Amino acid sequence: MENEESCSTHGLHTKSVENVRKKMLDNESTKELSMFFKVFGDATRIKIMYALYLNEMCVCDIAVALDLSQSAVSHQLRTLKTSRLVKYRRTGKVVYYSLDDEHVIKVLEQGISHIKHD
Amino acid sequence: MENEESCSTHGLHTKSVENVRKKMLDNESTKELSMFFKVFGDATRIKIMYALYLNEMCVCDIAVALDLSQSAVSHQLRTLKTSRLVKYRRTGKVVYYSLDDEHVIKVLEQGISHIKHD
DNA sequence: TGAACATATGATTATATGTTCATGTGTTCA
DNA sequence: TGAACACATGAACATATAATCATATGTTCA
Repeated sequence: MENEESCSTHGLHTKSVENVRKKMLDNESTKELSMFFKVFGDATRIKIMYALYLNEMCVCDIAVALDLSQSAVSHQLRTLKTSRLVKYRRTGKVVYYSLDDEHVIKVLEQGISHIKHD
Repeated sequence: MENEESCSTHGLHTKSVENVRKKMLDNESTKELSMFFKVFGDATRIKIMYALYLNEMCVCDIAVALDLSQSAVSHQLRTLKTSRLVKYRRTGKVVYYSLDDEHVIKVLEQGISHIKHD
């Protein structure tokens, strides 16, 4: 009787295990979600995103304001663009970047609240 | 006149650059924030966190429900614990994990909304 | 106390990722 | 048209990180 609930076979708590198995995210969503958050997981990208949280900015402004190389900024913006964390518009030679949507802003804000222990 | 605003020296848009320089996150916060998000940036940890979003669970239940090795789960829980994304309580041999705070839950929810294009 | 069990951890290895350097692309304007 | 400029990208290298295997720790109960 007890052994039907042994850890190595069905887990200790059948209810929880079944519930998770039923409601779990599919692999596709899991991957997308982790990719989405992974992009937030770098100090340089956080700086860039926070700058864009303050203002829409062009590549060169970001580089100058944050004291980063143009190349590094451009590479990171590519990552941010690919994951749809930022959007951009072009005006002549200049490309202006900004945060893509409200979710990105909210995630940033929640993160800040978390580290502030609010 | 124009050259005072050359890209390589002061950036194209002085206002934005100054604004960012004034309001930018300090290095400490930037690092903490990126560390916090980095933890979300792995498919295994997302699965674990989503499972904990559904139920409080012990290590073995997580491993069984998600078909992961006990070792892998334990290693990841350590990471999650260190960054204060999950909390735990012990009852005898069994350690129950759950998401640490409301911010963690909100971040997860915002991420899901983002990938669903809500 | 010692066997059984749930969980934690150290070492290793394979892979992923960020930066730099060099160069390419696309736009403006004289 | 071609020089100047803003931005993008490819290759290479150094570092970080996740999974596995083996083993350790801590708790329960007979």
